[in-house]
Amino acid sequence: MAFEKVDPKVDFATQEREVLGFWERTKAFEKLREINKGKPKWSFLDGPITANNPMGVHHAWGRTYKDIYQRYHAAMGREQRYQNGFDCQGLWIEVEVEREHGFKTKKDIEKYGIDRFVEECKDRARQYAAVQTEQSKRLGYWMDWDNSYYTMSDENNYAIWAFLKKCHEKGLIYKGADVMPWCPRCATGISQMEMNEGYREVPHTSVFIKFPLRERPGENLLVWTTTPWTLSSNVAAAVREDMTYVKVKQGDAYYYVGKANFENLRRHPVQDLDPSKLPALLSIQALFKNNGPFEVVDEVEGRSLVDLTFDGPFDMLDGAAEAIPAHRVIAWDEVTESEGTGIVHIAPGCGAEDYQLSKELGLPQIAPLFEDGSFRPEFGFLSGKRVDQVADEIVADLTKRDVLFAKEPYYHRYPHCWRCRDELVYRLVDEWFIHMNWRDQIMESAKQARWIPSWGLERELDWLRHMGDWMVSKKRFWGLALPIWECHECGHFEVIGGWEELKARAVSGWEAFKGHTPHRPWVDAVKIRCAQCGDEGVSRIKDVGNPWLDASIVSLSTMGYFSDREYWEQWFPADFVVESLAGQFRNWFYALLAVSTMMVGRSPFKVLKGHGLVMDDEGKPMHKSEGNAVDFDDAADEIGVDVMRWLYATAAPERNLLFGPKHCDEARREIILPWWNVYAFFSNLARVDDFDPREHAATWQERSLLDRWIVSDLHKLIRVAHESYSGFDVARFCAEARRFIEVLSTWYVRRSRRRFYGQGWPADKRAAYTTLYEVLTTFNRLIAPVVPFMTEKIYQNLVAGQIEDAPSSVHHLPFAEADESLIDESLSEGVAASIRLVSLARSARKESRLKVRQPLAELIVVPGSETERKAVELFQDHFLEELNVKKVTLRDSADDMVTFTVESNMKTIGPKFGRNTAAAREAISQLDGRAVEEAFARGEPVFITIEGNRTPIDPNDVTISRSYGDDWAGAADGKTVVMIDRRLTPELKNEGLARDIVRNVQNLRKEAGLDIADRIRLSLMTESEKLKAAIDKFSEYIRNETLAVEIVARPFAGDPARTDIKIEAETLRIELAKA
RNA sequence: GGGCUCAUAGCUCAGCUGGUAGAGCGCGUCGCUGAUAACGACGAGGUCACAGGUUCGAGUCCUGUUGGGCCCA
Repeated sequence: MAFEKVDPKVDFATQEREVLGFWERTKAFEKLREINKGKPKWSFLDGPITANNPMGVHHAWGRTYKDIYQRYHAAMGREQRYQNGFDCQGLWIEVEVEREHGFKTKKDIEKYGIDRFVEECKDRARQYAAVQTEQSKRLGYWMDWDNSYYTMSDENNYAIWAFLKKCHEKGLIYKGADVMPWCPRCATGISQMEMNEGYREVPHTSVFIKFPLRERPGENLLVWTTTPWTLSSNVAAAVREDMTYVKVKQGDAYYYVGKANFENLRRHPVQDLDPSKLPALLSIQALFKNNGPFEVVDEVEGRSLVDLTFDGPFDMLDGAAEAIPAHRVIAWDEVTESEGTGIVHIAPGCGAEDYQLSKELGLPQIAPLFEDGSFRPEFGFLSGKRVDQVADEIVADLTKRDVLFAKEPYYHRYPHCWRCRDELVYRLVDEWFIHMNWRDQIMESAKQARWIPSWGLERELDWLRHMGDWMVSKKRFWGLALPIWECHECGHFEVIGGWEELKARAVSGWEAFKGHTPHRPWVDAVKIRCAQCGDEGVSRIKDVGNPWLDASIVSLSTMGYFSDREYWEQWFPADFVVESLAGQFRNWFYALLAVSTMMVGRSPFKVLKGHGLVMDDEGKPMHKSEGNAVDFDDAADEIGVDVMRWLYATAAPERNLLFGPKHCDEARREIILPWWNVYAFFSNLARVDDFDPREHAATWQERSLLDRWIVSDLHKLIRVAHESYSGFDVARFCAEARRFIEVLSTWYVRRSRRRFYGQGWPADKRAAYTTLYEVLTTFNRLIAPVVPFMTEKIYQNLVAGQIEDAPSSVHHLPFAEADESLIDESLSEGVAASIRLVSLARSARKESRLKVRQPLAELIVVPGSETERKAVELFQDHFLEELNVKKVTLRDSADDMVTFTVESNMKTIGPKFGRNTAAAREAISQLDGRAVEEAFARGEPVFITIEGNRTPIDPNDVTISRSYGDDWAGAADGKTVVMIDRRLTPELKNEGLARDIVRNVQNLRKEAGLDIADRIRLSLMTESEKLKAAIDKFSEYIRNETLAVEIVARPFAGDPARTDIKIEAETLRIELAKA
């Protein structure tokens, strides 16, 4: 069958869609699985993608790696699971569903119905799982899409139950109280994991408050806070014992303030905002000044204030009653001189550190807020009001009661809910935890795996060493139903390990639950009997699970640990996982390791590879909210996914990657276009010539050196491909592949072009065709895992369309194996040398301003090595053609034409001369190069004298190089010299002119729209004697090159193609017409 | 405040175990010309963030500083 005509200007995105259709029609993926069925297994474990929104381009990075390595191992004949995962449960989905309904609070959801709400969450997860599936297919990601796992599945949820039960059996599950960041809108605690994402710099009303000391009437502590609402729950005030405090008199009152704090210039602690654009902060000293005259009357140590008692700012509120007897000054090392007044207000129910302190010192803990952030009824005028709306009222109240000393807007970094953007507060709550005193075991598991990059392990261990207990509860609706049943009568709790167990334990509610997924609200209907007190109404706690639990279990749940242990053993541990580095050390990597360690005592993966973040053009992180995130579909249509995949594959994995039009275009130009060009060149010629890969095959003996060379380089590349794919370093292969394309295009094809043009099938033409065909089809196979679309297209044309029994897809082929017998290092070096020499000679031409079109008489090469000498001998015609010279001469020396310079080889000079190296180098540079070289040639050493010591140097110590002038243009590189005869004879001159004329005629042919094979009548008209002579002398040459049946010097009748040109200031009119 | 990581040409990045700094893009000049909206050559452009140290010799090793990124507190 004929080769297709290939358009060099192809629309890659459209073509990719065609290929997708082809894969679909031919069930290409299913066939691949069939091919590898029963073969040795290679196990990849997918980290689930959050099924909550369409993919952005940043999702495509990891997915490209996943696909590339799976494709490689498929080509290596490994059976795989190809299971994609979707992360479905959690607050982020709830937030989107809430937004659709316009819900503001949890109460809205309860009113709407938890069941309906949860069903809609499920629907949303399914909906976006479907969207992401389609997008992933568009990316060319070959997965068993009908078999994706969903973390919301019953199987997955019950698997986590089993894990939690096992933890409980070891006594690791506990209910703890803690003060934690809390989002009043979402009415849920925010884990440390989620906190970092929500910091923003905002102003708060900060206040300076007087705490009157009971023992010292008229004297006050001056305290400062940025969260006035927490004053309602004040219990104590902290000072640092070793700090100095000043006692300031103003009017009749005295105030204690840290001395340094008193004097310090203060500024807003902001990073992103420009401090110069914010309202200036006054020093505390200046604040005093504003209030009138003042005087520092004393200095005291902090320890002298400890144990004094004081009146709290809101002692009149019922809710604060418990604190009244407790108000006293305590010592605390965390008090600083750099912030605040040096006296810190302590509210254990409203701050994490305060809470720790209260546990140590036995202070009361006052928790003033409900879940929704409103004040409890016992807080007087604050009751029922939202915490974020009371600052002004509190200030007014404090002012009225003369407790306020000063207030100011204060900008600082403050945590916000990472989803809804509301400000967080700190709130005392009950949560459920897994005790993590078994972290050493997890660390052992982590060490079993290979981490890429290698510092990943240290990073993970660091997290494991320092992490706190794992808070697994969340007071929300959509998520894993924590299988904890807690007895309200006696406080006993139990963890249920699965569906069967729950059924056995149920004393009521089973009918209502039966047939539903183990989610709220259905599972909450089930009551069990308390094993301790016998109460029959024991309910599940209302909390749902931390979403990282959901993804943590997948090395077990998705691979059949609970359902088919034999199958599981074949696939566990995974050979490979790959995810984004950012965040996963404490999220998925951690959770995966922890669960696997608990359940089976080892790491669930053998190799973990991490990659960086995708940034925008300017290096800024992509965020949907910033508007700089790039939609996957748009990018795929715009640039094509092969380009995107190449960009991702070549990037240094552990660094952040910049994504933008410029970088995409670069990726396109560096490989996609050159590769397509070479392919198009071949295919279009093969089509015209009716090339048949079998019929016109050339034997190895018939191949030219150039053919053998490119085949040798190809097999070297195959070697690299195996190393880098199997070592999970595809970027290294891509770099080599790119280099290969470059030499293939700029040397092999360029040098071989004419071999393809002749008529018939002489041996050399067959050799050229056969070789290029082999190279194209093999290389195509090597890069197919990276750019699966264009390689498929090429394969269909070059192989499947030509060879009867060929596999139907390029992705069904086994990976190429390097044939070591075809690798000829010396030949590879030889061609590399000739490329280098030609380049050197070009630079000589360039310096003399002798363009390549102008033929020259002679090229002299003084080879710098045996390789170069052989290269000149073997590839003489390349030198003649590439450089347009009449002959190439090898010489042993051009000494008679050159001057010498001597340079030191520091690698040997250094050890030899030690601290005198610099002097030696200077001395060596002064040597007479020619004399040195002659001495070495005779086998004699050369001496230099440093500080009176005469030291021999030998040939290894120096590099001798040359330079020159006059009739020759030369260039040198190390020992290598090339020289070009710059003298132009009239003959050469005429030939140069003739070539100029030919070139212009060819241009005109093209402009006139003539076919390559069209014959023409040609008219060349000029007044110039020079041009006339050249035309006359080279008329045959001109006729042959331009396919002219005749050359005349008069105008044609009619409407011929015509142009007027200038060659070396002489004018020429060209006319031509089809013969 | 602590850990990890990065800092090399205008831009994006290579530089393995220390031995006189490289590529691609961009820019400039020139060239090639039926692979042609492609391609090649040449050129300009760098105190390798800064400061110390080790060494005959540091982009490379060590310490510190500054500034990015990620994470922890």
